[in-house]
Order: sequence, then structure tokens, then C-alpha cells
Amino acid sequence: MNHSMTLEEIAKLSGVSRSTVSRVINDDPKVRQETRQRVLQIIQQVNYQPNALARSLAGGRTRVLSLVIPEGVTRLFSDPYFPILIQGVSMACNAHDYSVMLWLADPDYERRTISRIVQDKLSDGTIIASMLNDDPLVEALLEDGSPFILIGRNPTHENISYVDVDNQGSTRLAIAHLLRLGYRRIATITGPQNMIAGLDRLEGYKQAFRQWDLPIDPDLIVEGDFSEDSGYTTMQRLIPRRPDAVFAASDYMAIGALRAMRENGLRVPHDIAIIGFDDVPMAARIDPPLTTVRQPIQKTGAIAAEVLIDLIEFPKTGPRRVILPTELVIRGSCGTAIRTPNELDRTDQPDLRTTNFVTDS
Amino acid sequence: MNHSMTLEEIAKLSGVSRSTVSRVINDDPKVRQETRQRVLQIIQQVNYQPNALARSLAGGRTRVLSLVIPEGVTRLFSDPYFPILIQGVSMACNAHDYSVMLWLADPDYERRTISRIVQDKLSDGTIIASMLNDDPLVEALLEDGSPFILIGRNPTHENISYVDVDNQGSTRLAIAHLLRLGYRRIATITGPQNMIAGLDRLEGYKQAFRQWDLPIDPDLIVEGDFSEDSGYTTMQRLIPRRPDAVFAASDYMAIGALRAMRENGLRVPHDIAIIGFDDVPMAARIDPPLTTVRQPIQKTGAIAAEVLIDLIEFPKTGPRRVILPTELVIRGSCGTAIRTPNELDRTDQPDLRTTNFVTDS
DNA sequence: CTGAAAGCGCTTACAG
DNA sequence: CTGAAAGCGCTTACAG
Repeated sequence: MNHSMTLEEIAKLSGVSRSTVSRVINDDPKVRQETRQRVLQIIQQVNYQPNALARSLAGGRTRVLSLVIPEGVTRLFSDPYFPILIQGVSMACNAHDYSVMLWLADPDYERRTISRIVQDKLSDGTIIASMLNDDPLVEALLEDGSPFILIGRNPTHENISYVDVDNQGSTRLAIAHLLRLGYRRIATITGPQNMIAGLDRLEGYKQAFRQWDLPIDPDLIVEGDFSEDSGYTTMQRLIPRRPDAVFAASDYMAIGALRAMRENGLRVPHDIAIIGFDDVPMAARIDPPLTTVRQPIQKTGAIAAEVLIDLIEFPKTGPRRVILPTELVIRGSCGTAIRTPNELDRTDQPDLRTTNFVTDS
Repeated sequence: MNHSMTLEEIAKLSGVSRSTVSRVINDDPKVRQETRQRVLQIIQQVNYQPNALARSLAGGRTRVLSLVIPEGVTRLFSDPYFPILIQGVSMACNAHDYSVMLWLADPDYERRTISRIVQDKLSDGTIIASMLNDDPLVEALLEDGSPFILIGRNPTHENISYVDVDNQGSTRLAIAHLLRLGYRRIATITGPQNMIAGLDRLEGYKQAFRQWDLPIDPDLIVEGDFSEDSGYTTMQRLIPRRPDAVFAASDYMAIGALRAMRENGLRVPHDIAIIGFDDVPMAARIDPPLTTVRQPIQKTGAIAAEVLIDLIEFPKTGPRRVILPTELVIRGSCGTAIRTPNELDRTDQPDLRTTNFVTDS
């Protein structure tokens, strides 16, 4: 167990006061070059690293961000969504010399957990990736007044900072794509309806039908939880209802649905088409390659961290809302042929600046 | 921005000294019941939460663990290994009132990153899940003298604490299973050869052949990096060499290999058998279901955290080494029929207490 | 059982 | 440009 150096010792070694050493460490310009050099050399020499705890306590800032992710959510394992998100957060934090504290918390937190996250004062701010509506943590953070940001907008508090994608618009576009190809019995496997992403994607699905003056068949709407497993299970229920296409609110649900289709002898896209959401790496690799709405997951995490850091360093600036662009990636899983070309060729231009089409190379 | 309560204020409100409040908070037995109650009530009433920073600085312990995972490793995204591991760590930490600081660090750390992890003093100990041999972080931690534990043994420092599975033994058993079924041209897609798990699984593969007095064909050994993609790519190279079975050192490499097999018109297990490693959820779901070596990933993370916490709280106790049991899970991907029953039925009993056979329900 | 005091290792006005 | 001093919010011997 090495004895850790302190400011005091560096001061002694370099023949200055500890105030001066502190100033050198903090790049305070009003230190004589000569002095600075001497101190820096000593620091280098003994490989001194200031104690982050003491620094934070005295300075009032920890340079730590809390990242809260719902524990137990199957998506954590079935799907690289959260890993990629975490990496985005981590990279942005590294770039700004922040560290990240990870909380995999049960969504119905015990009161104690919330207190720990909120009042610990171990982090300067919080990123909530749980996206649950009416998350009690949000209320607690609001009350505490410490900076935080959500991944995914919060419908009950529109004045909270968040970063999100246009889930409604992107989904509308995906459904429109299927409609344009002639599909009519388009089912959807939704995300959890207690998460805004799940709600918004379902809403986008409905909007597309309304835009086209087509009826919505409630029998073709089933609720999943973003996991591969739920995609499989819900697809099994959907098959007897004979959809000709499916929009799954996540790629892994689409992968699960494909598994169910295969087991039931359905050929994709010949017998049934499918579109996913996310564009995780696996989407391009399955058979057939999955048409999907690509969202910038890593960037979402990075932007969340950056906006939060900004919020911490400039507290006056009001809540920030960031909407990141998505794009529809066309691959093999929804076919390309127009099935019933009659009267379908309406040029509905979606009002969606953030969404683009791309064709996968 | 709420004003945060301090010990001092609680003391004033409850008419005692701040020493007493501190004792109440820390469950010091030598406080009169009556006093304790009064203080606790005030604490409850104003929802006071002690400042963790100050507590740590004064107490010398932060109750924070650092978890270091190699960034950029494709496995982080292609595979739930790290997410499940993280969850294990997180759950154990929650249970012991520890928090976890996550470091997704480039494996060839900048010197600065190492310093931050090691000397920050923001955490009481470190879990290294990078498993890279000759990790500079290990040297730094060793020098610093602060407690840490590895996921995966370290061949150069056998006296470091770690938790691992018997990779050699498990693999030997998996290969023996294939040999017993009559396969002879058994290829392997190894893990990265700069990680001990990759090395040990390859070593187990070789050991099995030696045990059976069979030659090892270097053409049937290709190196992957645990990712689905590398499984696909290396399998493409392997196919012309006509293996009749493949042992992939991770399930996702097996999944990638299956993709290559399918594209080349090979039927599994009719034309070629395959065994994976990990038993991630997807293993049971692909077509055909994957025979694999199940390792307790979440438990590995949990045990690592628990042993580390123990090491922190009882520093004298020497290095701990934990080997967790694995089991061979037999599913459809390697077939069941003995192909060439002649002379194969040797009853080699592997010397492996930690490995069991199970058949998936 | 309780309090006054020193101390954890820093930062940051305040003087000079 | 530099130092002495107060302070961040706790813990923990030391007295009593």
C-alpha cells in the first residue's frame, strides 16, 4: 500500500505554498512560469495525482455523471441498444474528463435508491435512460434541482431536457413505405406502452394509416417489450391473423418475429414483409437483411452527456431538447415490388426534416 | 436548486452535537436510544442524506468500485457478455451498498487514463474485465497497492485475485463430445490470442486431441475476436478446408459461423456440427439451437464484486482465486448420432470437477 | 453516552 | 505573482 502524495508534500518539495501548487494543478494563469515549471517537474517526478474526493469537496464539483438504466429490462441482454448508448456516454465523458457512475436500478426504485442517486452529491448530474413515463426519479431530481437529462422525451414534463429521435415521424415513414409497396394488412409489434418510445412509435403507425385514410385494425396491434423473445411470442399470436407485413418497434423484436415466421413456414418477404427499428449491427446480417429505421444510438448517448455537462457548467441556460435524425434503411425484408399498384401512388410528403432514406450498400 | 442539509444543521435541529448525529448515521451502538430516535426523526423529517464526498474523505472509504472494460472491443455490441457481466457486478454492489464507476477504456490506455483510474481515490477497488494479457493497468494497480480483481486469470501474475471458469477443461470436454460423436476434422475459431480466455480455450482444444492421440491440424485453427462478424469471416476461410465440426470460442462467433455455413449451403448438423461457448440467450433460439459450454457470466460479475469488497474490507487476506463451474449444454447443432462408432468408445473421464453435462429442456 | 477538536486533502477569496 | 487562512461536510480518537 503506497503512501499517496498530498498537495502539502508537493508544496514542500518544490518550496512553495500549497496554494501555489493548487493553482498550478488548476492551470491558474497567474503563476510565474518559472514557479510553474518547478512545481510541474516535481509533480511529474513523484507522479502526483490530486485526490479527487478532496478536490470535489472543496471545489463543489465532482466531474462525475450518473447514468441510470433500468435493471432487469430484458433489452439489456438481448440487444446492443444499451451497450451502444453507454459507449456513447462514456466516450463523451472521457473527452470532457468526466467519469461515469452506472446505476442499473429497478425501475420501481426503492426510496433509498433514489435518495442515493439524487442526494449522494457524488455526481454533478444525471442521465436517465430508463424512459419510463412517470419515473419517480424524475420527480426527485426535479425537486432536488440538480441537473439531469432524459433519453427520450417526457410527455408529462415537456420542459425537461432530453435527447430523442422523432419516433412518430420515423415510424410514419416506415409504414408509408410498406403502404407504397402495396401492403395493407400491416401489423405492428409495439414497444412497452409505459415508455415514450413505445408509445410514440405506435402513434406514428396510427398516423400513417390516418394519413392514407385507411382503417386501423386493433387485431394487428400487439405489445412487446423490445426483446427478441417478445417479438417471437407476439408474432406467434399475430400469424393466425394473416398480416402481410409487420412493423416491429425494435430490431430484436423483428428478429424474434422472423424466427416465428420461419417456424411457421412463412417466407420473407415473399409471404410477409417486416421492418424493424434501430439498425443494430445484427439487422444487416440476418436472413433476409432487415429493412429498418436507423437511429443514432451512440450519438444519442454522447449528446446526452455533452448537453448535461453543458447544463452543469452553465446552469442558467434553460432546458434543452435535442431531436436526432433517423433514416429508413431499405434492405431485403420488405421486398421491393409494388403489389397492388392501383391508386397507391400518392405522393405524401412527410413533414419530417429529420428523416432520410438511404439504401444500404 | 435546493439547499442541501448538513450534519451541522441536523445537530442544531435535534439539539445534539454533530458527533452524535454522525454516530446515529453510522449506527454507532453507543448512542442513547432516546437520542437516536430524536435524531432519526429529524433526519427523516427533512429527508437528510449525508454528503458522500465528505464522508469518504473523512472516513477514507468511498464505497465505490471501478469496473474497467475494454472499449472498442466489438464484443461490447455483438454480444450480451459484457452487459450480463455488468449486471452481475451492479447487483452485487447494490446489495452491499456500493456504487459502480464504469470505465470503457481503450486497452492501450493513455498514461493519463491509468492514473485517473488508479490514483483518483474515487473508488475503493477495481474490477478489470479487459482480460488482456500484460495489461498496463494491472502493473499500475499492483504498484499502487490498491485492491483489485481480474475477470480471467492472469498468466504472468498468478498471485493476483481473479474469478474465472476452467476454460481449458470445459473446452476439452466440448471437443471430447464431438470426438465421441465421431467427428474428426474438428476446426476451431479461437478467441483473441492476447486474452487468456482465448488462449485457454485453444489450449483445451489441443489437449483434447492429445488425450485422444489424434493429430492437430493447424489449418483447422483460425483466430477470431469473439464477435459475430469474426465468426462469419473466419468460417468463410474454414469452409474450403472441409471441417466436419467446429468449436467456436464464443456463441456469437458460432452464430456468425452458422451464417457462413448457411450461405454456403451447408446443413447443420447434417453436413457440419458446431459448438459454441457462453450459452447466451440467443444460443437456444437460433436454428438449429446451439450446443454450447454454459458459463455463469452474471455470477462471475457478482462474485468478482463480492470478493473485491471483501478484499477492501479485510485487506490482510491474501489473493483470492475463484473458478466457477461450467456445463456442456447439448442442443441440436452437433447432432447426436455416432458417425463412426469403431474404436471411439473410450471412457476418458475428464479430470474436471467444475464441468457438468446438462441437456436443455 | 456525548461533545469539542483535530483532521481528511483540497480550493479560493483575501491580503500583500 | 504568492502565501496564510478559512472552509467544503464529514469521521474519529480523546476526554469526560
